[in-house]
Amino acid sequence: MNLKLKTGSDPALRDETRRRLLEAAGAVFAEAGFRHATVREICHRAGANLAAVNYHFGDKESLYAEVLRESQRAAFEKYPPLLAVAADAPPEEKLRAFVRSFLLRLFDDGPITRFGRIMSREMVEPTAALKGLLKERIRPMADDLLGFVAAILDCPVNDKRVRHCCFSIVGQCVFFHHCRAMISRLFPEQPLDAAAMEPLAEHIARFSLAGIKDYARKTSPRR
Amino acid sequence: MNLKLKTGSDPALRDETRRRLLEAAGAVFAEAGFRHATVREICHRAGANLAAVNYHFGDKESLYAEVLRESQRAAFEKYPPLLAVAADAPPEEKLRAFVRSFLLRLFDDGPITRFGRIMSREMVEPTAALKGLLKERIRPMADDLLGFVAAILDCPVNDKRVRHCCFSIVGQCVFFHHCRAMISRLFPEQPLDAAAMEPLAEHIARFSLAGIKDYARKTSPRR
Amino acid sequence: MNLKLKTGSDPALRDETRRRLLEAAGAVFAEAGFRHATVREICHRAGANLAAVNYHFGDKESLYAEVLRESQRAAFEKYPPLLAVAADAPPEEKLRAFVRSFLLRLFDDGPITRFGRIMSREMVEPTAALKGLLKERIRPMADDLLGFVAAILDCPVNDKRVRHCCFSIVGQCVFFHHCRAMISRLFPEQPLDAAAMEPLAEHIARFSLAGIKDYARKTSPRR
Amino acid sequence: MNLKLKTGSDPALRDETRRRLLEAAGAVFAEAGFRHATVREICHRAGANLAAVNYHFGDKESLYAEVLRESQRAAFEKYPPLLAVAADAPPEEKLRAFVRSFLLRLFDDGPITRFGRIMSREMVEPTAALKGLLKERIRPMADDLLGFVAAILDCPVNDKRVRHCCFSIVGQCVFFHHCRAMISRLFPEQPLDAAAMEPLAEHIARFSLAGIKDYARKTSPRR
DNA sequence: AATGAATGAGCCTTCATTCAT
DNA sequence: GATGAATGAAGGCTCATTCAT
Repeated sequence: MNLKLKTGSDPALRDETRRRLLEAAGAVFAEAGFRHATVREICHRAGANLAAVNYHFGDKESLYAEVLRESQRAAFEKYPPLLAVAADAPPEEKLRAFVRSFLLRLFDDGPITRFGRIMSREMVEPTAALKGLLKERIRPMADDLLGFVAAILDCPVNDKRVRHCCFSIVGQCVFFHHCRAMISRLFPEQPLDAAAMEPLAEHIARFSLAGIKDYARKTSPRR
Repeated sequence: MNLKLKTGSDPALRDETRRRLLEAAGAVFAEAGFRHATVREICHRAGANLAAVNYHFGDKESLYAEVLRESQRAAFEKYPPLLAVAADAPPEEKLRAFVRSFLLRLFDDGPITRFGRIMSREMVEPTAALKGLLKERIRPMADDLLGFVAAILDCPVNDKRVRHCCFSIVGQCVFFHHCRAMISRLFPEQPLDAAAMEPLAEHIARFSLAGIKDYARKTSPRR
Repeated sequence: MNLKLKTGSDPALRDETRRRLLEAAGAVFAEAGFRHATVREICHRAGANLAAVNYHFGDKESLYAEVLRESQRAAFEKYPPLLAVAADAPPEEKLRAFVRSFLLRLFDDGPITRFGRIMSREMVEPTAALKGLLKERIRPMADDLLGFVAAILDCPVNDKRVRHCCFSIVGQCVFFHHCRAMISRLFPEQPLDAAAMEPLAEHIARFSLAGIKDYARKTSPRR
Repeated sequence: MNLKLKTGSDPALRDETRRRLLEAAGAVFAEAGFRHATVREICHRAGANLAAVNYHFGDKESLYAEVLRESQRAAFEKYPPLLAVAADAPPEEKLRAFVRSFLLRLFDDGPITRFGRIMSREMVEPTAALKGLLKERIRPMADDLLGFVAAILDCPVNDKRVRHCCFSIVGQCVFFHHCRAMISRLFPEQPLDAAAMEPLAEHIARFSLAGIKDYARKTSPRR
């Protein structure tokens, strides 16, 4: 009958090699950036042949796109923008959750951190892969943020103040990851890992709420 | 009979070539970053020989260090951290000036912008040149900032809240430059050049003052 | 209880795959030549596995030899050197038929054309496969040609003039195929496909007969 | 004074290396064709570094274009289409000279032969370089040929018969070079080098004149 | 003082082939 | 009987650097 007659090699092997390549590539791209990362190094770390990248992914750029996609998916799956907050929760609570998720997403240890590292580089030297990421993940996340900031300000989403406040919030979050090289040199006593994010998230949320409410109080007296 | 006249070369010419190289290098490093910048491109733009970099600066890295030093000097000369503010001005005013200078320093057009661009890359991929920059420029600037933020908070400089507030302020400023690739894609209507900095500076200063004062009000009732 | 039934494979399937490979290989070799043709492309077009060529034919070179053999067989089957001419026809008529067959064999559309294309390349860059082709097909065809040219000249087959005239005849035929890249650029109005061969064949036959007869008239006054 | 003050390396050295590269490239391209020729082999034969081609010519394709240009220039300089024939010579004499030049140009020994070899390959697998060659050399030569063939036929240049006769002439010439692999196998007694061209040229001219005159006699009774 | 020529190392990619299944 | 996975060799090209002049 030969019901289980398998032809060819073991597909599990393929997946295994692919996975190892993807993981190695994630590490190398995060460390060196797209351009300076070398296929050699990636294959070496994955214990694969130099031609393996071409075989499994076509070329370096497609491999990178896959790494970015994977890392983004994993990062947002583990830390959704509004992690553990009900859809009808008050906007202040959403803001708190947003900031906490954002920071953890950037600093979570393990292969996930890559997302932060890769994004940092993507900001400084955007690749073609950025476009898709923006459309799929960043835009929706930005809309969430704009939404509850507008709710706190009690004004239309497209009000300039909403945008400015969002810039301030995201700016404070991104800073810790993007400038970690300098922060850790200037303030060696300031830890910069996932564990250290809770108090920072607390600070950013409080600081930002005060900033937003300052606008709400003085310029939209409707309330 | 000038003893130094024995060669036919004009020392002024040497300086001129050096200067042109430095300027070209500034542009190329800002555009492409240290690693991806090529000596060829720099020499080409400077109208100099391919070996000129090695001749005048030793190697690519030393040239980069020189460029960073130059660009930092120019940027801080044009926009000192407390531009146009008296030493005994109230700390709130200093904060305003600091933010404004910071943003203009990052976004000023011309060869100066380079500083912002080069710093962005330096954050993501620090080079050996960062150390000197940190000691000479960043540290003093940070001390200024910490000083008047502590003054507003009315608490010791080494209080954790002071540091956190400083992070928030600088984070908001740096954000616009570092994430400009994404901001301009998400909000095409948001201009991101020197001219657009004034309202942003105004926002950041106000937002931050509200954040800081929130701490001052609730946690240090001494006043 | 067929002893050969122990494997589940269908021998007809094997032949089918072989045939598809052969056909795809013919196309690819004709388009790209032996060296530049890739096993990948051949297998892809045949809808077969990348390793199929090695499995069915051993290696790329053996596959090529098979293609050449096939294509030659088909081409000469469809266009024998003396197509539609009786064995005892006058040599002038044989010459006409020879030229016409030759041109059609080179330019016939469909998988047959391959023969012309492959032969063109084989001339410029002979492979090991040329030897067999020469012995099996070219030599007999040349002998035919030498025979009736000698008959027209009314002199021994090994007379130098016979050889020269044969060179002239074949040269005129081959030219249209071999130099088609240049002809079509120099004379865009000159069609170069099977349909256009009839008038060209007519010309070559007439032109050549005049040339041959010039020798016959002036140098062999035996007639 | 320093009137002879040379800066930099010896320009003669550059030319020397360039020349060696060009010569080696000519040989390799002639032997292997553009695609299969390797920069490595060329540099090796020229005793130059692997990067020398890039330094002196930019890339493989530009080197090839240069080789083609050089070889064409040399070949046509040594064997102009109407070598040693007065402008007002009778067209029959021009035809004779044309054929002789054509054959010698293809078969001349030394680095010149390359022209024939390279052209053979260019016919089978045209490269971008063909276009320029066609415009600069082939077209004018074709116009020459068309001109005096029309004169012999005593009919307009654009008459179809003129074109056909030119095809026949060039076809006979090209044949010896293009099909030399097969000719030398079929007729080992037939020498195929520059020395052997004279009788062949004589044959082709006579054969062709007879062919042309056959048209002139029977179809344009004006004479 | 300055440079044109040259180089060695390294990068990404492609290819025919092999091998375990 | 047939194939998916993997590989070693090689190819074109780029780059920072060196060296003789």
